[in-house]
Amino acid sequence: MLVMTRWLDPDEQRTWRAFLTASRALMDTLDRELQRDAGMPHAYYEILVRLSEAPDRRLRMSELAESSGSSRSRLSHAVARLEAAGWVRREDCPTDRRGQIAHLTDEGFAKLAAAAPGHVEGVRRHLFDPLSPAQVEQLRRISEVLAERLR
Amino acid sequence: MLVMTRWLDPDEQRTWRAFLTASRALMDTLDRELQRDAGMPHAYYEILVRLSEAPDRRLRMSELAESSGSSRSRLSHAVARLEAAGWVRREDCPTDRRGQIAHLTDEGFAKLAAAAPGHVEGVRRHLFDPLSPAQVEQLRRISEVLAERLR
DNA sequence: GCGTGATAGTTGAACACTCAACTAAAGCGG
DNA sequence: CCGCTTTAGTTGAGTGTTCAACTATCACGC
Repeated sequence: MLVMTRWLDPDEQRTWRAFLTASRALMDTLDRELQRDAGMPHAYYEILVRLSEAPDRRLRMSELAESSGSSRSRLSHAVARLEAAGWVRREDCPTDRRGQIAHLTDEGFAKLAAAAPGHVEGVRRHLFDPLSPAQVEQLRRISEVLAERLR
Repeated sequence: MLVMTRWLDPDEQRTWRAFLTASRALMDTLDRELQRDAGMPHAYYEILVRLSEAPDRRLRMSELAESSGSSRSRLSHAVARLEAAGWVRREDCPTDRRGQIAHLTDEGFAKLAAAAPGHVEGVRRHLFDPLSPAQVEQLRRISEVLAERLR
């Protein structure tokens, strides 16, 4: 293979490492806060959020996986735990016998409602507060471009 | 507690979710590529990179943890595996009897050299290529601000 | 209707990460 | 020097994630 690697120049290097450091630190921090205050990892919180916004608080497993950015396997394991905690229940899908529908229980909703303020505060403190309005706008554009490309 | 939650407005909501989606997708993709092509997770690659840049390819465990963004525990576990793979060796620190020095072996260096081109290509393809030069600059500033704040 | 390939979801094993508890050595105040 | 606190690093248990294999059902062409 005589393909030359397009190495990162010093500026790109710096950008990449800063991004790596920042996003890792941000996620780790939010994850730790959520674990401490609500006893659940961020991925589980995300699942509950998506369910809470769905009509009737119900969503097919595959849609839930898609919207919460989980693999199917991860979601299966996660929902098994959330079900054991009493926050989610699984129901058979009436129109597709292969399907399962995840349903956010009242306790799950209450749990989420209790966890949300602290978490939002964390997102504000660690992400939005340090950035100028212009930077927030830039970050949105950047993220949308990247997400679009990676989808 | 009569503290009102400063909820996210729709714009902030959109920004936060886009960021979440993009950074998760980016990291997952790079992680998967690295696992597939080099048989190691991104965190391990990161450790090898830092070691390869250190004088004499040696670093104290705590400095390595710091620079690679790992907790001490995580690093201990990781280095144990890297050592089992023959890519890193641990040596006693001559000046501090509590200390351990991680040393990148020749095989480790070779492994890294083999993995690097593919990984850099991935970073380019998934991060830099989709962004304009101005956006890259913006992302660097944003990341530096966030990293600074979270440190 | 009937095979054939796609889709939905689960499972278990291997691996990775976290947290708290632990050992050992260093630093430091008196 | 001697306690006491701090720092370095490791460990094991518990939890979460991945990957590949698996079952069951659906959709489609014929």
